[in-house]
Amino acid sequence: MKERPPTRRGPGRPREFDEDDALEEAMQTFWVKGFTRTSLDDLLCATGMARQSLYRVFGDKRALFRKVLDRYGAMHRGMLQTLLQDNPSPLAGLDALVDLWESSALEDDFSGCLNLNSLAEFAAVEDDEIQDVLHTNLADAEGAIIDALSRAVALGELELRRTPTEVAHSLLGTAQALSHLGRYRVQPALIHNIAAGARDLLGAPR
Amino acid sequence: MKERPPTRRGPGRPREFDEDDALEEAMQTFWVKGFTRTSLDDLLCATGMARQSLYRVFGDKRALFRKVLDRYGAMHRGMLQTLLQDNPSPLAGLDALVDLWESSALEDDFSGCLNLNSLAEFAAVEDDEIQDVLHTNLADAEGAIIDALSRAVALGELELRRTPTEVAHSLLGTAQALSHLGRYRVQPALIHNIAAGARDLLGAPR
DNA sequence: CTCAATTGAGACTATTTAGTCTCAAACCGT
DNA sequence: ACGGTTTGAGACTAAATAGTCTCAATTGAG
Repeated sequence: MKERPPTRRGPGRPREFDEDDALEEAMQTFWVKGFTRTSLDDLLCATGMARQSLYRVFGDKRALFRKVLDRYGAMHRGMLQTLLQDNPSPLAGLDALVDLWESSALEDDFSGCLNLNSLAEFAAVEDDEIQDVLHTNLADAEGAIIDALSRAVALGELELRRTPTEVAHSLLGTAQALSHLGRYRVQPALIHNIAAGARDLLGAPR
Repeated sequence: MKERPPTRRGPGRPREFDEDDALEEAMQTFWVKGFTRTSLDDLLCATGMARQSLYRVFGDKRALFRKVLDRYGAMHRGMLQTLLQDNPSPLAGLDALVDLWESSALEDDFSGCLNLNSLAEFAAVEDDEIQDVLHTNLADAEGAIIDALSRAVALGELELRRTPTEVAHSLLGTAQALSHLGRYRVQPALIHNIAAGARDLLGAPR
């Protein structure tokens, strides 16, 4: 065994990219085009990185995508945390969440939820690790919504005809529908009426 | 201009495939794997056709896919016609439709709705013709559901708190969610609870 | 039987694309 | 200034894949 200078930080040429910025740009690209339709050239162009640097820093395309999914998951969890967990009124948070879903889905450049997009893209692909990440992220969102519904009920903000889990599942279905239909650029009325259905679940006419 | 024997049916070697069977097999393949992930070799294998024959009969891959979408659309319209239009009780038809959505989404080998799958796959692709077909098929389904809801109301089978169009949109959202979530193999409870939400719209507790 | 017409089999081409390799450029501690 | 180290630029490779071309096989008409 040759003795190797253990983890010695050498000097070396300075990077011309920021790792975090690059990851953000990669995420945006995957978000808009999906995994398969994003080529390495797309990623190099978006991140401004050299080919070799991308492979050195992030590994191959799939590994980069995996990191992007983690980043998106963290971002999304943060959003739910702010809206639901940190909100003194969980019901107001849930309302705001539905509003966010609707308004996002109505935006002209809406690209859907990256996690749901990816579930669709990888549904027919054998890749347990990626699918685990995607399903875990989905379960996290489910948990956050169940929790918020439960607290809203406990606080007397909301009366439910079904259990929090059952209602949360309907809300998740709404999110799924809005994410995809918004991405398909369907008529805005369709988006709006689906969101209205979700508001009904939250005791809309009050 | 040379005079060409106009449309003369020559003798020629007989085909070793049935055009309709081949289209059906192509549809099944696209259905399971999606457009992009279905290779020409997949199609040749599934249809049993020779390469040249496929190009002669169906044109290129995209043209074949276009024909498959037409076939699927016709099949789906037929299903809705049988369930909703031809049903003396439009409400019973709508209930059966939701049941069908749920039970399909729970099947082990469920592949989703080809039309919705394709909308997802082509959302970020510039192809107005394909997208037109997909959106038209979606609008057909919307129309059939609105119509059934209206007739159910007119027959006094159903009382709605929103207009038929609004409720139909919520049902379409449910279909979208069940199609995709079923394809992702989520927990059956999620499928079930989303379907239950749809039944609520149809005046479930009766 | 012979010939024109059509199909089937498979070789072939061109393009895209993920991933590797080579080497010069840029840096820092000595 | 020198040498070790890391990065950047781009050539290169290998594989997949859509689409074309060639030619033999198979048929019915005359």
